[in-house]
Amino acid sequence: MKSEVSDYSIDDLARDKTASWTGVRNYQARNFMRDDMKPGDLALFYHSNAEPSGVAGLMEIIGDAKPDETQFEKKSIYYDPAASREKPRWFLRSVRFKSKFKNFVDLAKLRESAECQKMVILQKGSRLSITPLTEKEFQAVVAMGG
DNA sequence: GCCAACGTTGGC
DNA sequence: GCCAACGTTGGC
Repeated sequence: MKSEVSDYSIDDLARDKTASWTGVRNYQARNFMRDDMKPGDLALFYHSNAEPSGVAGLMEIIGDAKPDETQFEKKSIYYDPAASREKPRWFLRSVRFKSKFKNFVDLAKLRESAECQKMVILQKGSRLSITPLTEKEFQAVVAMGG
């Protein structure tokens, strides 16, 4: 799960303990988050557009998918005039801070990892802010993170 | 700041 | 349904 550091970082999550993953406005990313996660799942917290970009830590998915309230808020940058409470278009998950990696796993390290060659996030043109990964890939990243 | 690789919008 | 124009993402 990606977030820009300037927007919300692993340190912010460590401070807040839990957070709502608002602002996902891409259907494919939404579907991954809404349909393919379950409470108790672990997720990698990825810092995008950062120096360097990479995986900063671990978090846990808590609770079911819920409508993202920011889609109804006119003043929000995430406001979607086409969404209604009767028919919400965008969903979110809540997450709980798990750990901050001892060793930040930057993009270069990810690309070097034999186990991670097929990771969705590393594929050319891959831009989704929420992407799945395999158990093997997950374990490899966790190992690199220490 | 550049730009490849998308995704979305809207006229037709 | 097609597709040009436009907007966004995110590595570099």
